[in-house]
Amino acid sequence: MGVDVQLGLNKGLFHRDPQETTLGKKIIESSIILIEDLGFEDFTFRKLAKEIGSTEASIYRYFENKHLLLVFLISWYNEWVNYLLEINSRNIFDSISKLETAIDSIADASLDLYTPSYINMQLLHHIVITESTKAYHTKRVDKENQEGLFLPVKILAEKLVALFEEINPDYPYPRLLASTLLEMANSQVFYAQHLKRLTDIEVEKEDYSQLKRAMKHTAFKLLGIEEM
Amino acid sequence: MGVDVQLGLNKGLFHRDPQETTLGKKIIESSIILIEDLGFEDFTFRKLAKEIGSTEASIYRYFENKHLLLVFLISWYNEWVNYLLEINSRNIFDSISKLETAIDSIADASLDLYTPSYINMQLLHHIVITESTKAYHTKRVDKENQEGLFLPVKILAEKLVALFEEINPDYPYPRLLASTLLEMANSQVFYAQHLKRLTDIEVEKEDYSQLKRAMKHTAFKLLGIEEM
DNA sequence: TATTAAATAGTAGTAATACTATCATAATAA
DNA sequence: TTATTATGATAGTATTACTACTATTTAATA
Repeated sequence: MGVDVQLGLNKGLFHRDPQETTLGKKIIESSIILIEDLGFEDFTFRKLAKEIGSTEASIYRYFENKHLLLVFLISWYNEWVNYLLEINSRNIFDSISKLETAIDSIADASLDLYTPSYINMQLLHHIVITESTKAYHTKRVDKENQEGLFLPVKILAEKLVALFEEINPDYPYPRLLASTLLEMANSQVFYAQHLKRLTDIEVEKEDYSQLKRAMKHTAFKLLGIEEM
Repeated sequence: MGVDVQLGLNKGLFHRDPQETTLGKKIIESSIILIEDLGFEDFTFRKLAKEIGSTEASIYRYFENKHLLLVFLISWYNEWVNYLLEINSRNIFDSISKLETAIDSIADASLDLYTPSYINMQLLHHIVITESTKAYHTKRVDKENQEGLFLPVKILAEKLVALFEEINPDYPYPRLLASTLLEMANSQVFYAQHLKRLTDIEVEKEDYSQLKRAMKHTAFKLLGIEEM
Protein backbone atom coordinates (compact mmCIF):
# COMPACT_ATOMS: atom_id res chain seq x y z
CA MET A 1 0.00 0.00 0.00
CA GLY A 2 1.12 3.59 -0.41
CA VAL A 3 2.89 5.05 -3.36
CA ASP A 4 6.61 4.45 -3.53
CA VAL A 5 8.73 7.37 -4.59
CA GLN A 6 11.32 6.52 -7.20
CA LEU A 7 14.32 8.76 -7.40
CA GLY A 8 16.03 9.32 -10.70
CA LEU A 9 19.62 8.49 -9.93
CA ASN A 10 22.71 8.53 -12.09
CA LYS A 11 22.76 5.46 -14.33
CA GLY A 12 26.44 4.99 -13.72
CA LEU A 13 25.55 3.70 -10.27
CA PHE A 14 24.05 0.42 -11.44
CA HIS A 15 23.71 -2.02 -14.30
CA ARG A 16 19.98 -2.26 -13.78
CA ASP A 17 17.93 0.15 -11.69
CA PRO A 18 17.07 -1.69 -8.47
CA GLN A 19 14.09 0.57 -7.85
CA GLU A 20 12.27 -1.02 -10.79
CA THR A 21 12.12 -4.70 -9.86
CA THR A 22 11.17 -6.89 -6.95
CA LEU A 23 14.62 -8.37 -6.56
CA GLY A 24 16.16 -4.91 -6.88
CA LYS A 25 14.06 -3.60 -4.03
CA LYS A 26 14.91 -6.61 -1.91
CA ILE A 27 18.59 -5.95 -2.59
CA ILE A 28 18.23 -2.38 -1.36
CA GLU A 29 16.13 -3.34 1.61
CA SER A 30 18.42 -6.08 2.85
CA SER A 31 21.68 -4.38 2.01
CA ILE A 32 20.68 -1.52 4.29
CA ILE A 33 19.99 -3.93 7.11
CA LEU A 34 23.15 -5.95 6.52
CA ILE A 35 25.56 -3.04 6.10
CA GLU A 36 24.21 -1.48 9.26
CA ASP A 37 24.56 -4.81 11.03
CA LEU A 38 27.98 -5.95 9.84
CA GLY A 39 29.65 -2.69 8.88
CA PHE A 40 30.63 -2.03 5.30
CA GLU A 41 33.91 -3.95 5.34
CA ASP A 42 32.36 -7.21 6.51
CA PHE A 43 29.35 -6.86 4.26
CA THR A 44 29.58 -9.09 1.16
CA PHE A 45 27.35 -9.89 -1.79
CA ARG A 46 27.46 -13.53 -0.79
CA LYS A 47 25.96 -12.79 2.61
CA LEU A 48 23.42 -10.49 1.01
CA ALA A 49 22.44 -13.15 -1.51
CA LYS A 50 21.97 -15.70 1.25
CA GLU A 51 19.88 -13.21 3.25
CA ILE A 52 17.43 -12.59 0.43
CA GLY A 53 17.46 -16.15 -0.84
CA SER A 54 19.07 -15.24 -4.11
CA THR A 55 22.49 -15.63 -5.64
CA GLU A 56 25.62 -13.53 -5.97
CA ALA A 57 25.30 -13.57 -9.75
CA SER A 58 21.84 -12.03 -9.54
CA ILE A 59 23.06 -9.20 -7.37
CA TYR A 60 25.96 -8.51 -9.71
CA ARG A 61 23.38 -7.94 -12.43
CA TYR A 62 22.30 -4.87 -10.46
CA PHE A 63 25.54 -3.58 -8.98
CA GLU A 64 29.04 -3.86 -10.33
CA ASN A 65 30.42 -4.16 -6.81
CA LYS A 66 29.66 -3.33 -3.22
CA HIS A 67 31.39 0.03 -3.44
CA LEU A 68 28.89 1.20 -6.06
CA LEU A 69 26.03 -0.18 -4.01
CA LEU A 70 27.23 2.04 -1.15
CA VAL A 71 27.50 5.04 -3.45
CA PHE A 72 23.98 4.27 -4.61
CA LEU A 73 22.61 4.21 -1.07
CA ILE A 74 24.34 7.46 -0.14
CA SER A 75 23.12 9.08 -3.35
CA TRP A 76 19.62 7.92 -2.66
CA TYR A 77 19.77 9.48 0.78
CA ASN A 78 21.14 12.75 -0.50
CA GLU A 79 18.60 12.94 -3.30
CA TRP A 80 15.97 12.41 -0.68
CA VAL A 81 17.33 15.27 1.41
CA ASN A 82 17.36 17.46 -1.68
CA TYR A 83 13.75 16.60 -2.29
CA LEU A 84 12.78 17.29 1.33
CA LEU A 85 14.64 20.55 1.30
CA GLU A 86 12.70 21.55 -1.77
CA ILE A 87 9.25 20.78 -0.46
CA ASN A 88 9.90 21.98 3.09
CA SER A 89 11.07 25.39 1.94
CA ARG A 90 8.00 26.08 -0.16
CA ASN A 91 6.19 29.21 0.87
CA ILE A 92 9.08 30.39 2.97
CA PHE A 93 10.46 33.63 1.64
CA ASP A 94 12.62 34.96 4.42
CA SER A 95 16.13 33.73 3.75
CA ILE A 96 16.99 33.22 7.40
CA SER A 97 13.92 31.05 7.90
CA LYS A 98 14.85 29.21 4.73
CA LEU A 99 18.24 28.39 6.18
CA GLU A 100 16.70 27.22 9.42
CA THR A 101 14.32 25.01 7.50
CA ALA A 102 17.18 23.65 5.42
CA ILE A 103 19.12 22.70 8.51
CA ASP A 104 16.04 21.06 10.00
CA SER A 105 15.49 19.12 6.80
CA ILE A 106 19.08 17.91 6.75
CA ALA A 107 19.17 16.83 10.37
CA ASP A 108 15.71 15.30 10.43
CA ALA A 109 15.66 13.73 6.98
CA SER A 110 15.41 10.23 8.37
CA LEU A 111 12.27 11.04 10.33
CA ASP A 112 10.15 11.78 7.29
CA LEU A 113 7.34 9.35 6.66
CA TYR A 114 6.96 9.21 2.96
CA THR A 115 9.95 7.08 2.06
CA PRO A 116 9.43 3.87 0.11
CA SER A 117 8.42 0.86 2.16
CA TYR A 118 11.59 -1.07 1.32
CA ILE A 119 13.89 1.63 2.68
CA ASN A 120 14.40 1.79 6.41
CA MET A 121 15.31 5.43 6.65
CA GLN A 122 16.62 5.29 10.19
CA LEU A 123 19.07 2.56 9.27
CA LEU A 124 20.03 4.28 6.06
CA HIS A 125 20.71 7.43 8.01
CA HIS A 126 22.96 5.47 10.30
CA ILE A 127 24.83 4.10 7.31
CA VAL A 128 25.25 7.61 5.95
CA ILE A 129 26.68 8.68 9.29
CA THR A 130 29.21 5.88 9.59
CA GLU A 131 30.02 4.87 6.04
CA SER A 132 29.51 7.82 3.73
CA THR A 133 33.06 9.12 3.74
CA LYS A 134 34.17 5.74 2.40
CA ALA A 135 32.10 6.38 -0.71
CA TYR A 136 34.41 9.10 -1.95
CA HIS A 137 37.69 8.58 -0.10
CA THR A 138 38.96 6.21 -2.74
CA LYS A 139 41.33 6.15 -5.67
CA ARG A 140 38.34 6.35 -8.01
CA VAL A 141 37.04 9.73 -6.74
CA ASP A 142 38.08 11.73 -9.72
CA LYS A 143 36.72 9.26 -12.24
CA GLU A 144 33.45 8.81 -10.39
CA ASN A 145 33.12 12.51 -9.75
CA GLN A 146 33.50 13.13 -13.46
CA GLU A 147 30.72 10.63 -14.13
CA GLY A 148 28.52 12.68 -11.84
CA LEU A 149 28.14 10.10 -9.09
CA PHE A 150 28.56 12.70 -6.36
CA LEU A 151 26.16 15.22 -7.79
CA PRO A 152 23.53 14.78 -5.07
CA VAL A 153 25.79 16.10 -2.28
CA LYS A 154 27.21 18.77 -4.48
CA ILE A 155 23.75 20.02 -5.35
CA LEU A 156 22.81 19.95 -1.69
CA ALA A 157 25.87 22.01 -0.90
CA GLU A 158 25.07 24.51 -3.63
CA LYS A 159 21.60 25.03 -2.25
CA LEU A 160 23.15 25.98 1.04
CA VAL A 161 25.66 28.19 -0.68
CA ALA A 162 22.83 30.03 -2.42
CA LEU A 163 21.18 30.66 0.94
CA PHE A 164 24.40 31.88 2.51
CA GLU A 165 24.91 34.30 -0.33
CA GLU A 166 21.39 35.55 0.06
CA ILE A 167 21.93 36.12 3.77
CA ASN A 168 25.41 37.55 3.62
CA PRO A 169 27.00 38.08 0.21
CA ASP A 170 30.24 39.15 1.87
CA TYR A 171 30.85 35.94 3.73
CA PRO A 172 34.13 34.69 2.27
CA TYR A 173 33.73 30.91 2.68
CA PRO A 174 30.24 29.83 1.59
CA ARG A 175 31.29 26.50 0.06
CA LEU A 176 33.49 25.62 2.99
CA LEU A 177 30.62 26.42 5.31
CA ALA A 178 28.24 24.26 3.29
CA SER A 179 30.48 21.21 3.26
CA THR A 180 31.40 21.77 6.89
CA LEU A 181 27.76 21.87 7.97
CA LEU A 182 26.92 18.77 5.95
CA GLU A 183 29.83 16.92 7.51
CA MET A 184 28.89 18.19 10.91
CA ALA A 185 25.44 16.68 10.56
CA ASN A 186 27.08 13.27 10.28
CA SER A 187 30.25 13.46 12.28
CA GLN A 188 28.83 15.08 15.38
CA VAL A 189 26.17 12.39 15.63
CA PHE A 190 28.88 9.77 15.24
CA TYR A 191 30.93 11.40 17.98
CA ALA A 192 27.91 11.63 20.24
CA GLN A 193 27.52 7.89 19.83
CA HIS A 194 31.14 6.76 19.95
CA LEU A 195 33.67 9.46 20.81
CA LYS A 196 31.84 11.69 23.21
CA ARG A 197 34.84 13.82 24.02
CA LEU A 198 34.77 15.17 20.50
CA THR A 199 31.36 16.77 20.74
CA ASP A 200 29.18 18.84 23.02
CA ILE A 201 25.91 17.54 21.74
CA GLU A 202 23.84 14.59 22.79
CA VAL A 203 21.63 12.53 20.53
CA GLU A 204 19.03 10.38 22.18
CA LYS A 205 17.14 8.00 19.97
CA GLU A 206 16.08 10.07 17.02
CA ASP A 207 16.16 13.44 18.69
CA TYR A 208 18.50 15.70 16.77
CA SER A 209 17.44 18.97 18.40
CA GLN A 210 20.87 19.63 19.92
CA LEU A 211 22.52 18.97 16.59
CA LYS A 212 20.17 21.38 14.85
CA ARG A 213 20.79 24.04 17.44
CA ALA A 214 24.55 23.68 17.08
CA MET A 215 24.36 23.79 13.29
CA LYS A 216 22.24 26.91 13.33
CA HIS A 217 24.44 28.56 15.91
CA THR A 218 27.49 27.83 13.79
CA ALA A 219 25.94 28.96 10.52
CA PHE A 220 24.49 32.18 11.89
CA LYS A 221 27.60 33.13 13.84
CA LEU A 222 29.77 32.66 10.80
CA LEU A 223 27.39 34.56 8.58
CA GLY A 224 27.31 37.35 11.11
CA ILE A 225 23.66 37.05 12.09
CA GLU A 226 22.46 37.26 15.64
CA GLU A 227 20.14 34.44 16.54
CA MET A 228 16.82 34.97 18.24
CA MET B 1 72.64 10.45 10.23
CA GLY B 2 70.46 12.53 12.48
CA VAL B 3 68.58 11.43 15.52
CA ASP B 4 65.28 9.67 14.92
CA VAL B 5 62.44 10.61 17.19
CA GLN B 6 60.55 7.67 18.60
CA LEU B 7 57.01 8.26 19.69
CA GLY B 8 55.56 6.30 22.55
CA LEU B 9 52.39 4.90 21.06
CA ASN B 10 49.71 2.69 22.53
CA LYS B 11 50.92 -0.88 22.67
CA GLY B 12 47.55 -2.14 21.52
CA LEU B 13 48.46 -0.90 18.05
CA PHE B 14 51.06 -3.54 17.34
CA HIS B 15 52.46 -6.90 18.38
CA ARG B 16 56.00 -5.57 18.20
CA ASP B 17 56.92 -1.89 18.06
CA PRO B 18 58.01 -1.22 14.47
CA GLN B 19 59.98 1.84 15.54
CA GLU B 20 62.52 -0.39 17.27
CA THR B 21 63.79 -2.61 14.49
CA THR B 22 65.12 -2.32 10.97
CA LEU B 23 62.36 -4.41 9.48
CA GLY B 24 59.77 -2.47 11.48
CA LYS B 25 61.01 0.80 10.08
CA LYS B 26 61.00 -0.61 6.58
CA ILE B 27 57.40 -1.71 7.10
CA ILE B 28 56.43 1.81 8.10
CA GLU B 29 58.41 3.44 5.36
CA SER B 30 57.06 1.27 2.56
CA SER B 31 53.52 1.03 3.84
CA ILE B 32 53.27 4.81 3.65
CA ILE B 33 54.45 4.76 0.06
CA LEU B 34 52.22 1.85 -0.90
CA ILE B 35 49.02 3.03 0.80
CA GLU B 36 49.45 6.43 -0.79
CA ASP B 37 50.05 4.77 -4.13
CA LEU B 38 47.33 2.11 -4.16
CA GLY B 39 44.78 3.50 -1.74
CA PHE B 40 44.02 1.67 1.47
CA GLU B 41 41.57 -0.85 0.02
CA ASP B 42 44.01 -2.16 -2.60
CA PHE B 43 46.93 -2.16 -0.21
CA THR B 44 47.78 -5.65 1.05
CA PHE B 45 50.43 -7.16 3.30
CA ARG B 46 51.43 -9.42 0.44
CA LYS B 47 52.26 -6.46 -1.78
CA LEU B 48 54.03 -4.76 1.09
CA ALA B 49 56.09 -7.88 1.81
CA LYS B 50 57.12 -8.12 -1.82
CA GLU B 51 58.04 -4.43 -1.87
CA ILE B 52 60.40 -4.71 1.09
CA GLY B 53 61.71 -8.15 0.16
CA SER B 54 60.21 -9.82 3.18
CA THR B 55 57.26 -12.09 3.86
CA GLU B 56 53.65 -11.69 4.94
CA ALA B 57 54.35 -13.72 8.05
CA SER B 58 57.06 -11.29 9.14
CA ILE B 59 54.75 -8.31 8.75
CA TYR B 60 52.05 -10.04 10.75
CA ARG B 61 54.56 -10.28 13.57
CA TYR B 62 54.36 -6.49 13.78
CA PHE B 63 50.75 -5.75 12.94
CA GLU B 64 47.69 -7.87 13.51
CA ASN B 65 46.14 -6.61 10.29
CA LYS B 66 46.23 -3.72 7.88
CA HIS B 67 43.52 -1.86 9.76
CA LEU B 68 45.74 -1.59 12.83
CA LEU B 69 48.66 -0.55 10.67
CA LEU B 70 46.51 2.32 9.42
CA VAL B 71 45.50 3.25 12.95
CA PHE B 72 49.17 3.18 13.86
CA LEU B 73 50.10 5.57 11.05
CA ILE B 74 47.31 7.99 11.92
CA SER B 75 48.24 7.83 15.58
CA TRP B 76 51.84 8.49 14.74
CA TYR B 77 50.83 11.55 12.75
CA ASN B 78 48.59 12.88 15.48
CA GLU B 79 51.21 12.31 18.16
CA TRP B 80 53.57 14.25 15.99
CA VAL B 81 51.13 17.13 15.71
CA ASN B 82 50.71 17.07 19.47
CA TYR B 83 54.45 17.27 19.88
CA LEU B 84 54.72 20.12 17.38
CA LEU B 85 51.92 21.99 19.03
CA GLU B 86 53.72 21.67 22.31
CA ILE B 87 57.09 22.97 21.16
CA ASN B 88 55.71 25.64 18.85
CA SER B 89 53.60 27.21 21.57
CA ARG B 90 56.46 27.57 24.01
CA ASN B 91 57.04 31.13 25.07
CA ILE B 92 53.70 32.26 23.72
CA PHE B 93 51.48 33.51 26.48
CA ASP B 94 48.72 35.35 24.70
CA SER B 95 45.91 32.89 24.19
CA ILE B 96 44.90 34.25 20.81
CA SER B 97 48.44 33.89 19.52
CA LYS B 98 48.50 30.42 21.03
CA LEU B 99 45.44 29.47 19.00
CA GLU B 100 46.94 30.89 15.84
CA THR B 101 50.10 28.94 16.44
CA ALA B 102 48.08 25.79 17.10
CA ILE B 103 46.25 26.15 13.81
CA ASP B 104 49.53 26.75 11.99
CA SER B 105 51.01 23.67 13.61
CA ILE B 106 48.06 21.52 12.61
CA ALA B 107 47.95 22.68 9.01
CA ASP B 108 51.70 22.70 8.46
CA ALA B 109 52.63 19.61 10.45
CA SER B 110 53.88 17.78 7.38
CA LEU B 111 56.36 20.54 6.55
CA ASP B 112 58.42 20.12 9.69
CA LEU B 113 61.93 18.85 9.15
CA TYR B 114 62.70 16.79 12.17
CA THR B 115 60.69 13.69 11.41
CA PRO B 116 62.45 10.32 11.30
CA SER B 117 64.18 9.50 8.04
CA TYR B 118 61.93 6.52 7.34
CA ILE B 119 58.74 8.57 7.47
CA ASN B 120 57.85 10.61 4.43
CA MET B 121 55.75 13.21 6.15
CA GLN B 122 54.20 14.64 3.00
CA LEU B 123 52.92 11.23 1.97
CA LEU B 124 51.77 10.44 5.48
CA HIS B 125 49.88 13.70 5.56
CA HIS B 126 48.18 12.74 2.34
CA ILE B 127 47.21 9.40 3.85
CA VAL B 128 45.79 11.18 6.87
CA ILE B 129 43.73 13.38 4.56
CA THR B 130 42.27 10.58 2.49
CA GLU B 131 42.21 7.57 4.77
CA SER B 132 41.96 8.71 8.37
CA THR B 133 38.19 8.55 8.71
CA LYS B 134 38.41 4.84 7.82
CA ALA B 135 40.46 4.29 10.95
CA TYR B 136 37.52 4.90 13.26
CA HIS B 137 34.43 4.46 11.09
CA THR B 138 34.30 0.76 11.82
CA LYS B 139 32.40 -1.73 13.94
CA ARG B 140 35.37 -1.87 16.31
CA VAL B 141 35.35 1.83 17.27
CA ASP B 142 34.01 1.36 20.75
CA LYS B 143 36.37 -1.47 21.58
CA GLU B 144 39.40 0.30 20.15
CA ASN B 145 38.40 3.58 21.71
CA GLN B 146 38.23 1.86 25.07
CA GLU B 147 41.72 0.49 24.53
CA GLY B 148 42.88 4.07 24.00
CA LEU B 149 43.79 3.75 20.35
CA PHE B 150 42.27 7.12 19.50
CA LEU B 151 43.84 9.05 22.33
CA PRO B 152 46.16 11.09 20.12
CA VAL B 153 43.31 12.90 18.31
CA LYS B 154 41.33 13.24 21.47
CA ILE B 155 44.26 14.85 23.26
CA LEU B 156 44.77 17.15 20.30
CA ALA B 157 41.14 18.14 20.46
CA GLU B 158 41.35 18.80 24.19
CA LYS B 159 44.30 21.12 23.71
CA LEU B 160 42.18 23.16 21.35
CA VAL B 161 39.27 23.04 23.75
CA ALA B 162 41.50 24.42 26.50
CA LEU B 163 42.49 27.32 24.27
CA PHE B 164 38.89 28.06 23.31
CA GLU B 165 37.91 28.16 26.95
CA GLU B 166 40.78 30.50 27.69
CA ILE B 167 39.68 32.82 24.88
CA ASN B 168 35.96 32.67 25.44
CA PRO B 169 34.65 30.65 28.38
CA ASP B 170 31.09 31.31 27.27
CA TYR B 171 31.37 29.69 23.88
CA PRO B 172 28.87 26.83 24.05
CA TYR B 173 30.44 24.30 21.65
CA PRO B 174 34.18 24.04 22.30
CA ARG B 175 34.46 20.30 21.61
CA LEU B 176 32.39 20.53 18.47
CA LEU B 177 34.58 23.37 17.30
CA ALA B 178 37.73 21.41 18.03
CA SER B 179 36.65 18.33 16.11
CA THR B 180 35.21 20.47 13.33
CA LEU B 181 38.49 22.33 12.88
CA LEU B 182 40.51 19.14 12.91
CA GLU B 183 38.24 17.63 10.29
CA MET B 184 38.34 20.80 8.28
CA ALA B 185 42.12 20.59 8.10
CA ASN B 186 41.73 17.30 6.26
CA SER B 187 38.48 17.50 4.39
CA GLN B 188 38.96 20.92 2.88
CA VAL B 189 42.31 19.90 1.46
CA PHE B 190 40.69 16.78 0.04
CA TYR B 191 37.94 18.86 -1.52
CA ALA B 192 40.46 21.31 -2.94
CA GLN B 193 42.10 18.36 -4.66
CA HIS B 194 39.07 16.37 -5.75
CA LEU B 195 35.72 18.06 -5.23
CA LYS B 196 36.44 21.70 -5.77
CA ARG B 197 32.83 22.79 -5.58
CA LEU B 198 32.82 21.87 -1.90
CA THR B 199 35.46 24.34 -0.86
CA ASP B 200 36.58 27.92 -1.37
CA ILE B 201 40.21 27.30 -0.68
CA GLU B 202 43.04 26.33 -2.97
CA VAL B 203 46.01 24.25 -2.02
CA GLU B 204 49.01 24.39 -4.29
CA LYS B 205 51.80 21.97 -3.61
CA GLU B 206 52.42 22.25 0.10
CA ASP B 207 51.05 25.73 0.58
CA TYR B 208 48.30 25.61 3.17
CA SER B 209 48.04 29.35 3.76
CA GLN B 210 44.45 29.57 2.52
CA LEU B 211 43.46 26.67 4.72
CA LYS B 212 45.04 28.31 7.74
CA ARG B 213 43.31 31.60 7.02
CA ALA B 214 39.94 29.84 6.73
CA MET B 215 40.48 27.87 9.92
CA LYS B 216 41.43 30.99 11.86
CA HIS B 217 38.55 32.95 10.42
CA THR B 218 36.15 30.21 11.44
CA ALA B 219 37.57 29.78 14.93
CA PHE B 220 37.72 33.46 15.74
CA LYS B 221 34.30 34.25 14.32
CA LEU B 222 32.73 31.47 16.34
CA LEU B 223 34.58 32.47 19.48
CA GLY B 224 33.45 36.04 18.95
CA ILE B 225 36.89 37.55 18.39
CA GLU B 226 37.56 40.11 15.68
CA GLU B 227 40.58 39.23 13.61
CA MET B 228 43.35 41.62 12.83
C1' DT C 1 -3.48 -18.95 -25.31
C1' DA C 2 0.83 -19.66 -27.25
C1' DT C 3 5.21 -17.50 -28.09
C1' DT C 4 8.87 -14.86 -26.95
C1' DA C 5 11.64 -12.14 -24.14
C1' DA C 6 13.32 -10.77 -19.78
C1' DA C 7 14.46 -11.79 -15.08
C1' DT C 8 16.15 -14.81 -11.87
C1' DA C 9 18.23 -19.11 -10.01
C1' DG C 10 21.79 -22.65 -9.95
C1' DT C 11 26.17 -24.26 -10.41
C1' DA C 12 30.89 -23.99 -11.06
C1' DG C 13 35.21 -22.05 -11.26
C1' DT C 14 39.31 -18.60 -10.67
C1' DA C 15 42.53 -15.41 -8.77
C1' DA C 16 43.32 -12.85 -4.86
C1' DT C 17 42.89 -11.76 0.14
C1' DA C 18 43.53 -12.33 4.91
C1' DC C 19 45.20 -14.82 7.49
C1' DT C 20 47.75 -19.23 10.50
C1' DA C 21 51.13 -22.77 11.22
C1' DT C 22 55.49 -24.93 10.99
C1' DC C 23 60.28 -25.30 10.39
C1' DA C 24 64.80 -23.57 9.18
C1' DT C 25 68.26 -20.24 9.61
C1' DA C 26 70.58 -15.95 10.80
C1' DA C 27 71.70 -12.49 14.09
C1' DT C 28 72.30 -11.07 18.91
C1' DA C 29 72.88 -11.27 23.86
C1' DA C 30 73.99 -13.77 28.16
C1' DT D 1 78.95 -21.22 23.66
C1' DT D 2 74.52 -21.51 24.24
C1' DA D 3 70.23 -19.69 24.32
C1' DT D 4 67.14 -16.46 22.68
C1' DT D 5 65.05 -13.66 19.40
C1' DA D 6 64.16 -12.12 14.72
C1' DT D 7 63.47 -13.19 10.19
C1' DG D 8 62.76 -16.11 6.11
C1' DA D 9 60.66 -19.88 3.46
C1' DT D 10 57.00 -22.61 2.43
C1' DA D 11 52.53 -24.25 2.68
C1' DG D 12 47.81 -24.31 3.60
C1' DT D 13 42.77 -22.66 4.64
C1' DA D 14 38.61 -20.14 4.46
C1' DT D 15 36.68 -16.32 2.38
C1' DT D 16 36.20 -12.65 -1.08
C1' DA D 17 35.24 -10.72 -5.38
C1' DC D 18 34.25 -11.75 -9.06
C1' DT D 19 32.92 -14.27 -14.27
C1' DA D 20 30.73 -17.62 -17.18
C1' DC D 21 27.28 -20.61 -18.50
C1' DT D 22 22.92 -23.01 -18.35
C1' DA D 23 18.34 -23.81 -16.70
C1' DT D 24 14.02 -22.23 -15.21
C1' DT D 25 10.45 -19.08 -14.00
C1' DT D 26 7.75 -14.90 -14.78
C1' DA D 27 5.81 -11.34 -17.52
C1' DA D 28 4.64 -9.11 -21.92
C1' DT D 29 2.73 -9.46 -26.40
C1' DA D 30 0.50 -11.33 -30.60
